[in-house]
Amino acid sequence: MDVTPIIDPLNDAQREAVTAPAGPVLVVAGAGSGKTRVLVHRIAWLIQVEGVSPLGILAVTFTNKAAAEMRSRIEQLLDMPVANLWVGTFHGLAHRLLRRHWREAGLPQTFQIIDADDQQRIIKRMIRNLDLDESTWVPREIQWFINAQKDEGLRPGNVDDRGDHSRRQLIKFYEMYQDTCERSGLVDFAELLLRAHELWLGNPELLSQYQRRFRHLLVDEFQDTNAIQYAWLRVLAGDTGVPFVVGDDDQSIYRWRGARVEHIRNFRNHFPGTKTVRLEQNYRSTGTILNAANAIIANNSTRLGKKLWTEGDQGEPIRIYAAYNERDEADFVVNRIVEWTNGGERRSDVAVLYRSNAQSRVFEERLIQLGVPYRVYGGLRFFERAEIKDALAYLRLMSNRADDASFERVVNVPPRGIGARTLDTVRNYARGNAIPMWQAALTGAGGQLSARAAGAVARFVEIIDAMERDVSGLPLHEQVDHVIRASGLIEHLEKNKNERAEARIENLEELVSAARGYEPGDEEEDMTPLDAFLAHAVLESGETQGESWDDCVQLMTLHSAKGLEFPLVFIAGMEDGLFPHRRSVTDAESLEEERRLCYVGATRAMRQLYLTYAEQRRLHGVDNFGQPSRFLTEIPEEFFEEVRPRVNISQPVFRRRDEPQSGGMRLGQRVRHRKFGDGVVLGVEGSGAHARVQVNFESAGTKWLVMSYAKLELM
DNA sequence: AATATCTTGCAGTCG
DNA sequence: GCAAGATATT
Repeated sequence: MDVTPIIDPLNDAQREAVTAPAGPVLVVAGAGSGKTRVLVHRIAWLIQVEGVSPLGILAVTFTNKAAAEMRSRIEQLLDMPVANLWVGTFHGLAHRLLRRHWREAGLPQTFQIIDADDQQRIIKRMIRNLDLDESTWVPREIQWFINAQKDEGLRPGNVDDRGDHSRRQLIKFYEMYQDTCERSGLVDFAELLLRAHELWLGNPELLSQYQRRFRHLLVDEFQDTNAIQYAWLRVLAGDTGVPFVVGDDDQSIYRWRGARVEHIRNFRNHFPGTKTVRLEQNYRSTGTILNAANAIIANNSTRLGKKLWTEGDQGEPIRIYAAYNERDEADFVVNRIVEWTNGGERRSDVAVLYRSNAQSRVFEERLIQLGVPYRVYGGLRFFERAEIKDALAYLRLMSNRADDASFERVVNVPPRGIGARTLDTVRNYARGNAIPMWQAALTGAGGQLSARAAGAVARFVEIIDAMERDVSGLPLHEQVDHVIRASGLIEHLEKNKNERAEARIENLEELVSAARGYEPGDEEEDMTPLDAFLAHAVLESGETQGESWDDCVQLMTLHSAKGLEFPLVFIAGMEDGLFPHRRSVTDAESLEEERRLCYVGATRAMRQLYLTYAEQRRLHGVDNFGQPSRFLTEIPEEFFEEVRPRVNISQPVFRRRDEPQSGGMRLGQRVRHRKFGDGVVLGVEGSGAHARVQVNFESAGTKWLVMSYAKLELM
C-alpha cells in the first residue's frame, strides 16, 4: 500500500501526530500550522494504514462549513467516498442521535429545533403571561441565564440559588421555559447538547453500543468546547475510546458561550498517557504578520505559551489607517480592494473583518456604489429572515400541531381577524387545560369565543388541515411552494407593493428552490423530508447558502473568520469600545478573549494586513469619538506603517497609548474621584472642553462626569 | 380589528 | 439608522 500521499506532505511534528499509535493525542496547533491538514491526514491514516472502518470514526468540527470541507478533503486524499464516516458539529451530531433515539431521549418523534430568536419570543411571552415587568426581568438576560445553565449541564433542580432571591426567580423561569418547550416539542440549541448527554447517562446499553462503534474520536477547535460538549465526549470515550483533539488556546474566542480553554490544560489529566504534539511552524502568513500577532498575544497572561515561526519572507509591513469616520474607513478599504483587483488579483482573496455585524452596512453601501461583488457571512441569515420564519412556522405547525410558538407566530399572519383578545382567550383556555393552543383552537376555546372570532379561528384551523391534505405525497419543494401560497403569505405581500415586499417574495421563492436543492443526509433516515429540511434550516441557518463561488469580496465578523485564510485582510473598527468591545474591557478575562480575537483576525492574513479605525463613528445614530484600539499600541513599530493619503487633515494621526487625549481616559481605565471613590471608565464622549466620561464607581454606581470639572485621578 | 404613525431601544460574538 | 412595539386613527 502506498502511504506517501498521506505522510509525504507533512513536516516532522505533523507526521508525529498523524502516525501516533492508538492512544490519546493532544495537538496544540498554532494558527496556520496545518491543523486541519493533520486531522484530515490522521483520518486517512486510520482508514488506509490502520485499517479502521470509517464507521468507527467520529469527527467533530466547529462549523458546518468546516465539516463539509473536512469530508471533501478526506475523500480527495483517499480518492473514494466515505459516506459512513460521521463528521459534523456537536450540534449536528447531537441532533442526529436524538432523531435516531428520540424515544430513549424522552422526546416526541416530531420534536423541532428552535433558534435563539424563537427562544427569546417564548421567554418574552412567558414574562408577559406572568404579568411581570420586562425591564426588571429582561428576556435577554433570562435567556442568557438558561443557556448558561444548560451549557454547564445543569437542570433547574441542580442550579444552586446561592440563597439569592433573583437567582431563585431565574431558576423558576428556567423551569417554566423548559415546561413550555416540552409541551410544544421544542428543543433549543443548548438543549440538543444536554439531551444528547443525558441520552448517554440514561441508557447505558445504548452508550456502550456507541462506545464500541466509535473507537476514534477526533475533535477540531478543541479550545472552544464547552462543559457539556466535553462531558459528552468524555462519556462517549469511556475507557476504550481514543480521543485525538486539536486546538489552540490562543484562539479560544467562545468563552461567552460556555467554552473553556481549561479543557486543553486538563486534557492530560483526564486522559492519562496523552501524547502531546506542538505545531508551531506557520505556513500561512509573512514574518511581519506573525511577529505582530505574536507581539499582541504576548500581552495575555494565561497562555500555554507558544511562538509561531515561519521560513517565509518578512513581507510587507502591516498598514494602519486612521479614518476620519466610518464612511471614510469604508472608502479607504474599498479603494484598496479596487486597486488589488485592478492589479489582476481575485476579489475572493480579500476579507473585510469586523467585531460586530452592524459594521457591515457601510462597507456594503460602498461596495455596491462601486459595483464590487461581495458576500456577507453571518448577520441576518437567510433562514432567520422574518418572512422565511413565517413560512417555516406554517410548515412546522403542519408537521407538529403542538408547536405553540409557531401557532402564535402565524395565526394572524396574514391578518385574518384573529386579534390579541381572541388569542388571549385561546391561550388561557389552552393553559388552563394543559393542552396545546391548536387543541384549544379546535374547540373554539371551549365555546368561549364570540361567533365572529370562532369563525376566524375555525378558518385558520381549516387552512392548516387543508394544507396537510393537499401536500401529502408531493415532493418537498412542491410542499413548500404550496404552503407559501395556501397560507396567503405571498398574496399578502403582493398587496403591499413596496420594494421591501418584493424582496420578501423573492426570498420566499428562494426558499422553494432551497427546498428543491435540499438532499437529506443519511442521518435523516427516519425523518420525513420536511422535518429534515426544517431541522436543516435551523441548524445551518443559511451558512452554506449561495455557495455560488463567484469572485466575491468576503465580509464577516472576526468570529466567523476563524479557521479561514485570505491573502489580503482588513480588520476594521480598531477602536477601544468597539474592539475590544466596551462590554469586555472592565474584566481582565474577557479583555484577554478580545485580544485572542484580535490574534485570530491578524493570523487570517497571508500576505497583506490592514488595520483601520475611525476617529469618529456613528453608533445608534449618534456620533462618538473613540480612541484607537489598545491592540494597535501593542504592535511594535518596526512591523507597521501608517497610511495617510489625505492631506491637510487637522486631526493628528494614530497616537501611541501614553499621549493623552481626553486627559488620558480610555475605556477600562481605573480612576479615583474625590467624592465618589474608585471606579472604572465605561465610556468617553466628545473631546476638549466638552468631553464627558462615564465611570462606574465601586460604591457610588455609574455616573457621567464632565472631564473639565471632575478632577479624576488616573490610577 | 386593521392600518397608520409614533416611539423606543438597540447591536456582541454563534450553532 | 432600523425594526419591533406602543399608541392613535379609521
